[in-house]
Amino acid sequence: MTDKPRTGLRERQKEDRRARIIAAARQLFLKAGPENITIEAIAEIAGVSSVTVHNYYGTKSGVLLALVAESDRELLYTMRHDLLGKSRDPGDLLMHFLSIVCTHALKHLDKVIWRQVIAASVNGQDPRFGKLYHDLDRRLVGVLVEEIRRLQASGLWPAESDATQLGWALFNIQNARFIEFISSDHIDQATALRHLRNDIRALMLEKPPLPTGDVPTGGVLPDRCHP
Amino acid sequence: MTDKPRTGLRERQKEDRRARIIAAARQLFLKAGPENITIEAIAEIAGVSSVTVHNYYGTKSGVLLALVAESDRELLYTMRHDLLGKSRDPGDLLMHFLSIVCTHALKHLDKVIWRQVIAASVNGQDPRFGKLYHDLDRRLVGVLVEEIRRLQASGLWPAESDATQLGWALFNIQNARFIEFISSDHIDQATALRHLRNDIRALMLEKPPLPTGDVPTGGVLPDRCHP
DNA sequence: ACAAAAACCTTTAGTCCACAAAAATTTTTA
DNA sequence: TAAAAATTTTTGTGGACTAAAGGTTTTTGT
Repeated sequence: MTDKPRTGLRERQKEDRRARIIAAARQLFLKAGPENITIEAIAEIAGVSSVTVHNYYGTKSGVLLALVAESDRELLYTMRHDLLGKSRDPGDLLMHFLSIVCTHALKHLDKVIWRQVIAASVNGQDPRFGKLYHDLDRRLVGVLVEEIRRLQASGLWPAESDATQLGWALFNIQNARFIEFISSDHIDQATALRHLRNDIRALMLEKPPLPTGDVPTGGVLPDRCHP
Repeated sequence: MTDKPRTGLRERQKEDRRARIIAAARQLFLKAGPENITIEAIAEIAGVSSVTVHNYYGTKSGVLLALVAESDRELLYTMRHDLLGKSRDPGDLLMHFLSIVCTHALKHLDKVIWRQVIAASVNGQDPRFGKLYHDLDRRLVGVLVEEIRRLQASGLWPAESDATQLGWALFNIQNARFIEFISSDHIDQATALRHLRNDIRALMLEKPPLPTGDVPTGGVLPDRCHP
């Protein structure tokens, strides 16, 4: 009894089908209107049966998630590249972060589709979804944390803060505004960023609270703007 | 031609059906397992056709949303009552807030159902959902803002902060942890609260930064705990 | 190399949600 | 009380999803 062949014909066929299904899905989700986006249509283009699509990806949202997962690499690369050392404080950092996320999101899919993605990520019928999404979150937070550490190393932010904790907190704040951005057709990127800036000002994340012996200048007046 | 009767037989019948549908839905969502929860089943108990359920509430999630909306009053009442003047700072306030929200949520529906609710609120096939949910949010934030003003009036928090902005920012931070709580079966209320406390510490919302002439004591060490 | 075994895709059939249009019923109105 | 209006039910269609049966191809053991 030999080992299971990791690269047998069967494995390659599966990988092929996976790829074909994703390619077909991308073609439909991007080009075609929402009318033609049926499991059936995807299956036909991919040259498999609709049941196979289900077996591979669970649900229609599952196919979508896989599509999103593919663009993760790109987002992560962009994030690492564009976020590097450009910020003076966590507030600044977060503004850049949200800006990149929004731009990236709309570059690949439109809001209507993103709503389904987010809904699927919380609804989690298939546990794979939640996990996939959470993994991306973790890596994104990792980038934030690195930058926070950089700020701390430069003396721009108090070293007592736990960078990891702050990274998650900041990420959540930003994510709330991203979801708001996605949830409504009326909210454009500039508005989302304005809302985030208000959050930052209200939480006093803009001017670094100096580690000791000094007092942050109060009275940063937030814009009059909120839902 | 007389005025449209605001209380004609027709109106009363509609109200009756609405009530019967909601009652039937509650019965099924609470008692029965998820298997029996079909539009058909709800319609049968309510004594109407399944199409009527659709006409009244749009989708299955719509019925669910209506159910949630009903418990809003209670949550708001509890919130106003239990939050009143018990907090020493915004961090404290937010911990109480999340605690009340989590308790209230599980008292009425289980996590699986809540996931659908949240998914529907962002997915927004029916625009009513988003609006309903957002209205509740606004009123909840209102409660937060009142309490923040109270803190400011008592000199426990700098008066320069814009209470409304801070209210929304705090609400979003808390909401992220609530969604985390709902999204996973493994996270209990205590864990969610612990995560929120870490957020609060990282953001330095615990000790009020004194308005002027004093320095916040640094070095509040956050727990070692995060996803 | 070959036959048995295992893997796995497709077909088939069925449930349910969602939606639309026609048909039937009941309240309103004149 | 009969016509008109409103609203429900009936009927029918499409698509997501699931389960089971059937068939084909790769693997495996000799």
